Amino acid sequence: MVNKTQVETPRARRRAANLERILEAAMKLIIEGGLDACSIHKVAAEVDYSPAALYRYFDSKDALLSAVVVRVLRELETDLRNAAESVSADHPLATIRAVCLAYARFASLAPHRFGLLSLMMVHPGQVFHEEDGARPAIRAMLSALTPLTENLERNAQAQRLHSGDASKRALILFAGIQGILQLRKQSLLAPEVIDLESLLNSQLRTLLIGWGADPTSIDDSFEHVSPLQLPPSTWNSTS
Amino acid sequence: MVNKTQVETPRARRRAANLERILEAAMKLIIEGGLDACSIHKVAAEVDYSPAALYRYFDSKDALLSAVVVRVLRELETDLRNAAESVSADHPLATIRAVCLAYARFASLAPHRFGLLSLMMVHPGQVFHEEDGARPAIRAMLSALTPLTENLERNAQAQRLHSGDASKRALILFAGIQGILQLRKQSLLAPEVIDLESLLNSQLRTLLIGWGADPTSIDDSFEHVSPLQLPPSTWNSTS
Amino acid sequence: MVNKTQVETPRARRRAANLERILEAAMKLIIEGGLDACSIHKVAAEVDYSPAALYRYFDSKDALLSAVVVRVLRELETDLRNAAESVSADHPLATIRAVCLAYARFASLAPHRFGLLSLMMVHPGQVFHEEDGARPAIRAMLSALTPLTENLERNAQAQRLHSGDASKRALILFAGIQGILQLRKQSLLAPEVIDLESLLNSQLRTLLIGWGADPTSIDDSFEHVSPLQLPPSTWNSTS
Amino acid sequence: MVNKTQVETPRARRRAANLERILEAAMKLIIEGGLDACSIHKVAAEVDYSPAALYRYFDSKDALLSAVVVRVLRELETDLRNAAESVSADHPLATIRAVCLAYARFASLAPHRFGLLSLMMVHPGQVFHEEDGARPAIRAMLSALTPLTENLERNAQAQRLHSGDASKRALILFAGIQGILQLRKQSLLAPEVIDLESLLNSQLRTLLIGWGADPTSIDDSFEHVSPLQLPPSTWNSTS
DNA sequence: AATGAATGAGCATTCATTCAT
DNA sequence: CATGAATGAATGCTCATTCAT
Repeated sequence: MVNKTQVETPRARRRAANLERILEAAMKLIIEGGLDACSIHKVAAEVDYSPAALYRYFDSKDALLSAVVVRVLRELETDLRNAAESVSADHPLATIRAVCLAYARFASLAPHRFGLLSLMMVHPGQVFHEEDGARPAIRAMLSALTPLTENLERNAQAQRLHSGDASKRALILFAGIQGILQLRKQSLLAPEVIDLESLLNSQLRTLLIGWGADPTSIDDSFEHVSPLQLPPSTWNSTS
Repeated sequence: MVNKTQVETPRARRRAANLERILEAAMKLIIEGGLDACSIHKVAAEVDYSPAALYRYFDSKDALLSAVVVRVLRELETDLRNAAESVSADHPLATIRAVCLAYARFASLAPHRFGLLSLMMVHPGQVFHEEDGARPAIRAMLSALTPLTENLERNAQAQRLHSGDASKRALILFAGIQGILQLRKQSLLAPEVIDLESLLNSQLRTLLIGWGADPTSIDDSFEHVSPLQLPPSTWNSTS
Repeated sequence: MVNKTQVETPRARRRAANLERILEAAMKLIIEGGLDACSIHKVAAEVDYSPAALYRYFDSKDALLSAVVVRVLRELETDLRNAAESVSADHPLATIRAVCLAYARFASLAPHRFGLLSLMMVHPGQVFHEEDGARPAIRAMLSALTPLTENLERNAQAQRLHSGDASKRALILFAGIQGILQLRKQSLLAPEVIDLESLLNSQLRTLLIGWGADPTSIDDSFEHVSPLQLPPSTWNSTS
Repeated sequence: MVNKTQVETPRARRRAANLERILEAAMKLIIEGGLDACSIHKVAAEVDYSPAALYRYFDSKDALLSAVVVRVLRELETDLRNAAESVSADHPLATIRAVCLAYARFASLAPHRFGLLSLMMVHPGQVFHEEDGARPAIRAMLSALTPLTENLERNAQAQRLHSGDASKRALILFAGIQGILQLRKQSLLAPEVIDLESLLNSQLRTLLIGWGADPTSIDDSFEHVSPLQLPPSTWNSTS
């Protein structure tokens, strides 16, 4: 239903545009108020549609959310790729750091989007009520990691790291960052014990060393990436 | 309200028992149907109470959930501590691994409890509606990590690891495991690319090396800990 | 939401009719059981709607009650205006009396409506939970007084009364009547000491004299207005 | 149940004291938050009793409220009497004004108490759910008027007013003041058109003239009574 | 005399969804 | 293609009251 693949006829173009507007509205609501603030009624009101009309575009709320998630993941992937490309190819380790920080920055600047992704990972059932809704989202999530994988691979080939399974490493790295970023909320209530930025740096450094990187090169490379400036999080529903 | 310290009189005993039953019921509902399935009405029905009666035991739904979470965290802390003690003190690295695996085992055997904890970390606002409800839970969460911290410290003192901030390391380790365990759901839909057990092992090994452990000792020590046997997860709402 | 101005299409007509039915039902419930008996659920049941359906007609319970009150006030204003017009313009003092008696008659014949108005005046917060709900109702209340103001002004210009602020006089007159009519309930329990009709007459006479009317003309004019026949009130919640 | 008439035994004394405390607590709650804030549970909490215990002192919430109202009315009667006595007997008209202003002052300084009385007059059924609860309250209300009646009588005998039924006049005066004071809430939303103090003065003056008082003496006498300083009312539930 | 436990009815409001038009 | 009307179930919570202890 969502895809008509061919976007030729004017009708189809209008439809695609509407679909876009709906997605945008849903995103906006999530961004502003978290998942709870994103109800069919509110989305409909946002795009000047009746609630019923949305069902012409999405079979269910799950389907809509799935589409939103996919879209968020595409944004994220773009972010990560840009980050990777913004660093000179001479500093492969720096590139890895840049990608990691880009993810952290995304989590921080777009907390509701990040929250949505986290929630979907932790509790797909809280976001989607049918397994089918989750599947494409999860696929997109894995795909968003490719910039990371590619850079790890490149580093191994450049002998900056011992050889090893790059996608495994990407997952470990990703999981680690994810785990730390999720401490954001906790860091609000125990800021003295949880310093996110320091944790992220320390984690990345440890892993790279564990994978065989030379500590000195790490520190050298890291200077080529501007440090993270995390604005503080706040306590509300979804982010 | 929840605590009366004196548990002597029969009345108090009955009360404590009821409190227990309520908590159990709430847990059961969460386990079976996720957080959404745990409403005051449903809990009440489960324990053959009127909804109003529950308010004699908990001031609010938040308070109830907070109690549930704290209880789960106490279970977890006990698990971790037992795991640590089950390993001979001669193998400090092995002890760390034991604790990590205990956490993974907990996540796997009690997926809904683990899911509840994760959700609370990622989205406190989805679980608690007032910051106050979250505070004790978060405190308990940090406290549950102490077995891990203690062992990391012990290893550093025994020169198995370079010296360093043990609680920082504990958080990094915890966050990493957490991140990987959250891939459980994803691993269902992409089992060929995500092998949880292998990821966990690899991650732990990498971090320990990064912190200065001798690879050979790691492999030696690890043999003293029985490997993880993760039963497959299934797709439902909360786990 | 309530008004759509265009009442042309059949749909709009149905909608208007439904709105009417809902208002009527709410009134009926208030009449029969007082404000407490007028809950969204009960109104819905009365009109064979689901509670949720009412929210398509009114944004909130406050809004519904506000609409009820405004409607009652419009009825009242019409009553007062009719009363004024039913008296020959040759007898301006009589006209004032007619308006006052019309109000008393309204209070007596539609005690629940009167009770609702009184309650709203005394305890807006008991009727409306947001100040916004009260505002239009209060405006309508002041507007309902205009027939009284106009006639007082006319009398002053005709030199039947000393000159003076007509709207001030209207408020004083209104407040006085209101105060006396509120003794209705008390008069039930102490009928020998409280004779509503006599009090009303005496009050009006005194005020008019105080404003400079000639006692003889007063008595003359009053003969042109049929006396009040107040049926006894009964004890229930709202009237 | 409430009265044991004999307050001899120590037991009875304790009981009376408790009764007192309960009434005080109920009053306090009403004063602070209006009628809605006065629930059996809250009163009980206030006096460190269980809700059930209150039922040893009052048969029902109605009975409790009735007692509160009676008590408020006794306060009011005392206020009015003091006001009357604070004016030299040489100025009988001034005394009337003093009593009226005392009522206005009471309404203004103790808005929740005044609100309770008004509510009870307008909607006994909103305060009491059984007619029996209302009866003593209403009796007390009439009795509170006696200072006013006495002074009107005295004025008539001193030929300051034409002769006439003093209790009728008291009721008219009371009703008028009551009616105006009830505009307090409305005056908040339309302050330019409703000036309470001016209305009160104008009303009293008009009535006294209507009852035969000499305008000049009125103005003379009034100078012996300090004017009213009404603090503004605010919009909340019961006052 | 007083308590703690418990009840059952009730509250306003929101939700995703369906269906005739 | 889109709407307006409507639903039914659910939500957390409060209340006056009762009763065995």
